[in-house]
This record gives sequence, structure tokens and C-alpha cells, in this order.
Amino acid sequence: MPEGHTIHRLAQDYASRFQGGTPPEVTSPQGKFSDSAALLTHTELTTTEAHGKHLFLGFRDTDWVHIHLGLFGKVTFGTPPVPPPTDTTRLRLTNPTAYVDLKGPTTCALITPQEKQAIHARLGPDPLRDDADPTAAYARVHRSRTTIAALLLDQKIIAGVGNVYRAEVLFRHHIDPYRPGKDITPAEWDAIWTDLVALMREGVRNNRIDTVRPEHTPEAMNRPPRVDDHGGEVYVYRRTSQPCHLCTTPIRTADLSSRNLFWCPTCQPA
DNA sequence: TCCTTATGTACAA
DNA sequence: TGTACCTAAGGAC
Repeated sequence: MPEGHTIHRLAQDYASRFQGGTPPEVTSPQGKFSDSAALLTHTELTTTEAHGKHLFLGFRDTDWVHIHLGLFGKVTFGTPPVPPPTDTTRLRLTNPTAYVDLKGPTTCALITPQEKQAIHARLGPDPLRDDADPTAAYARVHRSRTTIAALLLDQKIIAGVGNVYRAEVLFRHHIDPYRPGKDITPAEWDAIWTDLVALMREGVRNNRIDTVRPEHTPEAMNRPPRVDDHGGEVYVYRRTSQPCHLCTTPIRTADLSSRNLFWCPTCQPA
């Protein structure tokens, strides 16, 4: 269950284990990717790349495996002995020193460079990519009557932000999630973008999402650390009815376009 | 054993 | 706006 930082981390991890060296054996124990796996097996993994939540594995620089984890996809790395695959293992790479399994992805497909280019073209700037242009994103935000909360999840506008980073970055900038995009000032957008770059880079480094400032950590505030399956310390995400770390107001939750929204009504006033 | 839930997206109406 | 799809874990029975 990933946001962009997970995908960029996966790009690094696939590369460190399989790029160069012995070309991996490529299999699809589940069968859904078997034909493509047969074309790729024992060819070189030459590069890996992430854009937002999309992962690309480049074989021979011309054959790209396009992976999107969706809500359920999981990637597991390991070292030999290689365990028997389960019937949900979509893609397995194996070389003499490592293996990696992919399960439950929304997408795992062999695509051409042209098809890859089309995917980049429909994605907005990614705070984790060097080629990202935040002004292009702001231009769309600024002319939209849609809420900033919805815009931040729109991958055409900004790529890689998911439900956790959305909730947390709006809290960190005291912005009401229901505020229309057109009311976001250039200074606010600049601050949001800069913050996302820093937060998501740290997310790649630590492979988890932490958003609380040093003065609000469990140690600094003498409170118990969060115990949750997403792993990080946060202000509002899935903290429904718990007291805000800053003002003790109960954190609120609501449904917004079928996604869970979390915010502090005091720190993020309408 | 069934039901719910989840860091997501695409397509139909 | 609703629904379908991909999977696994945890809780209610």
C-alpha cells in the first residue's frame, strides 16, 4: 500500500540487487505475466525508474516492465534459499544472490518506450524527480474550484502524493482540506511543494512516512509512539478522535471522493 | 468462516 | 458517482 516514496525506494532496491551482474531469471508463478517473463528471462536489467506511483524496470533499455501496486500490491526482497512461490506471485526475479517477489499489483505489463512515454505524459510533476516543475502543478491548482484535498490526490496534477502525505502536508501548513484550489496562494503552494520534496525524500531514505516535527515526536512530548501498520509518526492520518498533538482537539475524519480524509478543525480552520 | 478495511486507479453511466 | 479489480490481515461470529 504505497505512496510515491515507496515506489522510488523500490526502484533503488530492484537496481541494487538486479541491475548489472548476472541477468536474472524472470518468472510468473501465478501465470498472468508468463509470456512476457519468457521474453525477458536471462536478459539484463539495465535501469529502473519511478514516476509518482509508477515503477518501470528497463530490460536492454527497450523493454519496460510497467508496475503499479494499486492498493494491495506488495514487493518482497530476499536472499537464497528462494522460498516456493504462492499462487498469487505475479513476478519473480532471481539471481545467484537475491530474489524479489511481486504480488497483487494493479498493473504488471510489458510496454514499449512509446507506451512508457505516454504514461509520463499523463502524470503531473513528481516531487521526487529532478525534472519536476512545481509551477506547472500550481497553474492547474490555481484555476480549479476543486478542493485542495482532492487536487493533491490527482496524479495528473502532482504525481506520487497519496492519502497519508495529503493529510499530513495540509496539516503542516494549517490548510483546510476543503479549501478550493484557486484560493491557494503561490506562497502556500511553494511551501507545500518544498515540504513534500523534503518529506518524501526522507520517506525514501527510511522506507516509511514520518511527518511530525522534532518538537512533536513521542520522545519530545513524552507520549507513547504510534503503533500502526504504516509505521510512521504522523499528525492526523488515521488518528480519528485522538487529540491533536498541537491543540488537543479530536482529529476529524470524513469521506471525500471515496477516500478517507483526516484533519484538525482547529489547526486547519475553514 | 465471514466481514471489513486499506498508503489506488480506471471505467461506465 | 458508483463499481470493479488486485490481496491479506484482523476482528467478529
